[in-house]
Amino acid sequence: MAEITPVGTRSQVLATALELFTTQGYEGTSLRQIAERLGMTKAAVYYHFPAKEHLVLELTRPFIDGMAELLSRARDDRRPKDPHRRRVDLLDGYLELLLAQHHVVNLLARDPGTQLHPDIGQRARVLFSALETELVGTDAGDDDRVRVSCALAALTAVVNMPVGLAASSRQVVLDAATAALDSAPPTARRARRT
Amino acid sequence: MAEITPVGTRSQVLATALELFTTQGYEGTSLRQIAERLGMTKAAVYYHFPAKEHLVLELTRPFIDGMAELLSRARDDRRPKDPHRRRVDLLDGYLELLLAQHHVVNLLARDPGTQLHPDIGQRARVLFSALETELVGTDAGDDDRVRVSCALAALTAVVNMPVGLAASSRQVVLDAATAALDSAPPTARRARRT
DNA sequence: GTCTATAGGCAGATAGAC
DNA sequence: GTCTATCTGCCTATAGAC
Repeated sequence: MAEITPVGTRSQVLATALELFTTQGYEGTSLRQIAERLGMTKAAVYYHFPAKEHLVLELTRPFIDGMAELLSRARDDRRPKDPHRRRVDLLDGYLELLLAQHHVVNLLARDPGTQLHPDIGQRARVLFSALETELVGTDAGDDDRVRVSCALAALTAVVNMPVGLAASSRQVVLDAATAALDSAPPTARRARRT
Repeated sequence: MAEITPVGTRSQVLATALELFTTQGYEGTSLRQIAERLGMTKAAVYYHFPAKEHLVLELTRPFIDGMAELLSRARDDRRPKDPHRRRVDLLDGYLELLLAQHHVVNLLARDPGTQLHPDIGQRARVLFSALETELVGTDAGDDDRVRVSCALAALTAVVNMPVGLAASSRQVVLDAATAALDSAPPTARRARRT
């Protein structure tokens, strides 16, 4: 909690694992690669972590926890406020999480080995679905659900940008996602049924 | 070219490989798995394909070719038309490709093993960048580039939807992406510089 | 806390019979 | 076109010395 830049071997292993997992995938990265990059042997890595799986578990926990916290905050915050404002705040909270954990998000989004894990990918999908449900109103149809998916996907664009650009473009991204969310022309609500 | 529903062993291998690669990843899928699901042995698969790599090369070619064709069509079509209309047409063409090749897109988007391959992931990234360049105007700034990224990301949401919903929501998705693209309030163009 | 050595397994790929 | 049998190599993980 206190350490800002951890320098222990354990932390170095985690940092190296994140980098290699993100570029090569979990299955595509061997413990030998991780160890060699640090000038160690596989056995030394096993001293710090009981199995390869624990590396990815520990790496993805901050994002999973952040999602859970975002959702519980949204549910607790039941003050009657403008529903539109409520949705934008939710999008913004998710965007903040994406920016803070963009390396982990890349890992989760890209790696099939991670996506299949019950405690990681499966859990993340449940939380993501809950976020979608929280964003679509109670009286929403299929079209509104699709727009929510598009808005969330638009936010996710930040994880593919250079970090500097992503951070400085936060408001632009939020505006783009909000526009996608509100892309139903009010006049079309009646016309759509024809 | 003529066969609509190919039934040869070769095609069955490709179909099975696509399914397993998409869910488990390229590295996470063994030739034994592919062969066993078809009631064959690894050696039989090797009669049809010289190496595992050729499976993923053949599977991703339609999407890569589709991207290249979309781009050359956009470049050839130099008729002076409304620039906004031109961009929406490009988005729509890309959306059509995403819908037609959504299995392959899932594979390309999710699998690190595929992304690292020079003839697949690397090629796809080059084509995707070209598409972005084609979408941002010549006098565009960073904000406009970010909005293009968000719009394309919004379109990509279709590959995560049930196929039926994705197909029937094409116009909704296109509208959402277009809204993201146009999310710069005209009044803000002057205010942004302050 | 890091090492060497090794166990045990499964991967991709090949040879050759049928 | 599919099989059995096999080669070679890398993987995760463990045992035990230092």
